[in-house]
Amino acid sequence: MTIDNIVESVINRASVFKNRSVLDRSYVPDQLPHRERQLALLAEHFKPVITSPGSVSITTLLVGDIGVGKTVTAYVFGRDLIKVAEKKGIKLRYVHINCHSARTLYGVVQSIATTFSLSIPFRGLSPREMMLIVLNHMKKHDLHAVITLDEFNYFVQVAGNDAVYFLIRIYDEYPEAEKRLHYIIITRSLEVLRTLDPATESYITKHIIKFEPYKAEELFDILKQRRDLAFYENTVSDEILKYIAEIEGYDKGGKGNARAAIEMLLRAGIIADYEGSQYVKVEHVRKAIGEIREELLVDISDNLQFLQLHELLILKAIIRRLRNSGESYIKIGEAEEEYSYLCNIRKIKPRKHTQVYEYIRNLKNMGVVSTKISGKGFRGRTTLISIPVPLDPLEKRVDELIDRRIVERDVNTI
DNA sequence: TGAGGTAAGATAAGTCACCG
DNA sequence: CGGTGACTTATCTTACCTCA
Repeated sequence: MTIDNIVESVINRASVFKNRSVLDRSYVPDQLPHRERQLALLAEHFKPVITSPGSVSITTLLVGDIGVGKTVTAYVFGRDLIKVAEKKGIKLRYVHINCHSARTLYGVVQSIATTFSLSIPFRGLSPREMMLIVLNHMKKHDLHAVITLDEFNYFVQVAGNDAVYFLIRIYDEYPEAEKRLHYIIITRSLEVLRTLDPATESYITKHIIKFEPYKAEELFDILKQRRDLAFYENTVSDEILKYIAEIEGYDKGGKGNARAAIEMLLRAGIIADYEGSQYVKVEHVRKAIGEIREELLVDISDNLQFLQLHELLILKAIIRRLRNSGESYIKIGEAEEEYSYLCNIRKIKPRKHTQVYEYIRNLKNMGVVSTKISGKGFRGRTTLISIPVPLDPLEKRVDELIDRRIVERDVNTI
């Protein structure tokens, strides 16, 4: 077989997928099986936004573990609420902010401003001034907005109490103003909120909507919905879906993580295609599970996309040192060394000690690496860094992202 | 005493309002 | 219109602190 033939035959090979994007993380389905109650509760809380716009500012908290539908519920709610608002002639916007990428007050306010297409300079304005510009814009054009702060715990950790207060209780300062901003706050646990001052905490936790892990039966329904859209008919049987649902189902000892279940289905499909199979077999699912290995890996690669160039370079440095040493831990100093080496061969100016330390702390907070303080048997005191997942696939992903960041940066500087 | 943690101040780069 | 001061974020520098 010649090279051309290989390419052509792979491309022309039949696929089990009709529309793979349905299985993407970012896909927002029309219907949300088993989240009807949460959606209804949201609608109940946000009712005044439609019935008496401007009268009151709504803040609702969504709490639940990873992969239980918080984000997608917020998206669906935003989408549907806009439709309702349109019918009533209310101009409503939905803004979804992931606090991984916008973790300072400045970043969040800037994201809000951007969605209103306000051309606001990157530097030179305080969050306060920027917010004022946004509020004036909204008033001028009679706009209302629901702002979702996803992964809110990061915002709390990084931006701190005052920033949260400013954002969420902005109308405390202008009690006479029309209430045009509303918030949906998403977090995995309530724990971080305790670091806020009690008044702010209780304000945020007044309306809580809980998301329980999915049971096997519920996962089955979700998978069925996705399968019908993503795969050609008769390529994935109900048995396959049931198999996945029972592995992941909360009542069957799984985590109840729908995202992981969908990922399993996606990978099984990819493997089926790769093997040239007409349909997805249980065997493919098993292989997919082997690939995914740990839920951790899903969790981590989920986080990677939010890292900045230098954070990625440090992560790569840690991976390399860990592999070369064969140990389960490396010292922070080694990571720093390797990092500046990696920077130098790329002709990038390495960040200095304090910054490296901050970055590593952030990697730890995001759960990408784990650290512990050295105990006895070490000279001095140092932080020991380890990575709890297979290194090779992780490094591959990190490399991709580093390349992408470098290209992005070069584009921006032209 | 060594290795790193951390706080504070300095600097760079960017923008706005304001003033003549 | 150009200059200036005030204020922002991000980063660096420095100097001191802490613990095994």
